[in-house]
Amino acid sequence: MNEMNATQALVASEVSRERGIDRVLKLFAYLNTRGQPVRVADLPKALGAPRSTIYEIVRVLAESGMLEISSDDNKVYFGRAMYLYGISYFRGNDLIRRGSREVDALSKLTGESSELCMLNRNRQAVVHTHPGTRPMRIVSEAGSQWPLPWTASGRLFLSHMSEIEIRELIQPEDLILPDRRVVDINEFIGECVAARDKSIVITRGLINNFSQCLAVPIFGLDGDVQATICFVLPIDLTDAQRAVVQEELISSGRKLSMQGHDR
Amino acid sequence: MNEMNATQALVASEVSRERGIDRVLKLFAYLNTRGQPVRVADLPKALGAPRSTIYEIVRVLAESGMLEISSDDNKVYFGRAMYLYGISYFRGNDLIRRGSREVDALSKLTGESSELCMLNRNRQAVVHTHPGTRPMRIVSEAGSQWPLPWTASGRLFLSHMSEIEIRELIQPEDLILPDRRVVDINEFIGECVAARDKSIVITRGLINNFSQCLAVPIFGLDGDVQATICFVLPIDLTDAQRAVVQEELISSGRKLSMQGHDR
DNA sequence: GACGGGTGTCCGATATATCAGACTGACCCC
DNA sequence: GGGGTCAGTCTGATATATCGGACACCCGTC
Repeated sequence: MNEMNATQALVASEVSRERGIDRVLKLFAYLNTRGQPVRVADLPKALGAPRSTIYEIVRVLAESGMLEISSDDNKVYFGRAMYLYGISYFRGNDLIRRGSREVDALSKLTGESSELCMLNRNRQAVVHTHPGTRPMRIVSEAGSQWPLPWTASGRLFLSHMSEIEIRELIQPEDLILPDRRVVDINEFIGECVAARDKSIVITRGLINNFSQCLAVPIFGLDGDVQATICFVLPIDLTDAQRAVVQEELISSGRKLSMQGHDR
Repeated sequence: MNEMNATQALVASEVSRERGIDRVLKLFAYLNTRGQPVRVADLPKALGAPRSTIYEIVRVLAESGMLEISSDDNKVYFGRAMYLYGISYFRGNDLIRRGSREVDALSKLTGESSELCMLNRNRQAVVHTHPGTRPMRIVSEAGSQWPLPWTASGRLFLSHMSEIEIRELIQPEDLILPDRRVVDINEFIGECVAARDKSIVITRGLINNFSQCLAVPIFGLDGDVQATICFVLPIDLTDAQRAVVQEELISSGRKLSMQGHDR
């Protein structure tokens, strides 16, 4: 804005005090990535925050029910209030409600694992899952979040972005797959662009070498990809087997995208 | 601590500045009681907070996904992140998971509306519901919270508290029913104490004059009431009809209370 | 087109929340 | 029992987040 008042600009850069709200948001995000209760004593290191601050914040959040502290080992995790607010969101969100039902129906119909996913900043959030009847373990858990280059849905979410937007969104570490292989960013962008015209995107062996992911877009009223609905399948299905479930999936995607349904 | 430095003691009492975190928690609670998107412009009045503060807080929370702002009319409500964190809690919480399944099963079996409820501070939180097949509208929505004197579950939640604890917890306004009748606090305390030995508590015509509520306790390992599972029934059922579903409900409560199941 | 009510943004002042660090007590290992 | 590591609490100092109020804007109504 102005280059005149550089009086405290130099001094300020060193010492930095962070807002309580920001610490809270980082704390939530951290708990979510961990996916299980975390010792309060570990949080200061993990979040790069002073101990006194963390203890105070945790106390306030636990009092309000946003977090819960297990009395024996002093671990914190999300609390009842978070859940209640979460289902309030769910109630108000038609797409998630309908999509979750559709996921359940798809899994019961086909016996395969399916998921409803949404874009959350630069991550794919798994909003709802239903395990299949196969002995294979389901790949992702509800609430978990994944780098976009790892998933078929990721290509769909980025399909209507420009190359520049995609490059901005994707962090270098997102391109590293679980087995340390690195996704080429240009190839990835190409796949995103290609996804624009497709009714289904399939990726194989990205997250592990024994599964493939089939994802179809769910379009909003203005033609953007609001969510995806996916199958997680063993990689060695025959084409015929895949074709069957694929048709069901595409039809579910169409149904959820259907426009003009009111309320 | 010291009576000497009263220099700013007088001045400070008037003006009071509130923490961001506390404002955030109040904001969440307010949104939850409203149960639907709220105009940002209304929040300062509703929360007794300065406008500049609210706009800033809402901006930060919306950026992080805890809240969502509808672009057209600038209303806020809970966001995706809240939901994701909420289901993370759900995943880690055995009781809610099993209880929700049981509620669904009960409703399908009997055709009646049923709910899973938990105590949240001095409110009864409706954690999960399943509507019945009757034409009657379900009484409460998932995520909503009710004063304890209004409900059968309320009596169970307080059944192991002392009279003094109950008096502290119950606010005067909680005793006013929707139709302006006032619950007598002493009678209420008597009902709470009486609930201690009962396997089921029934209240009739409290929230409205056409329904009754049947609630059974779900006990934790240490014998406290961790949650309740309830039916909401028309008030004019015959005793025989009620006896049938009542047995199912009690059996569900026993099953969920079952101790010694590990993991 | 003047007026009034309401919405959203911006800015400087100051009350205070955050921070660093000291302190206590528990626990373990040698 | 001495020494080291770690968990949790407490306190005073200060960087800054909150606040009040001014401002610009929109949109009705008269």
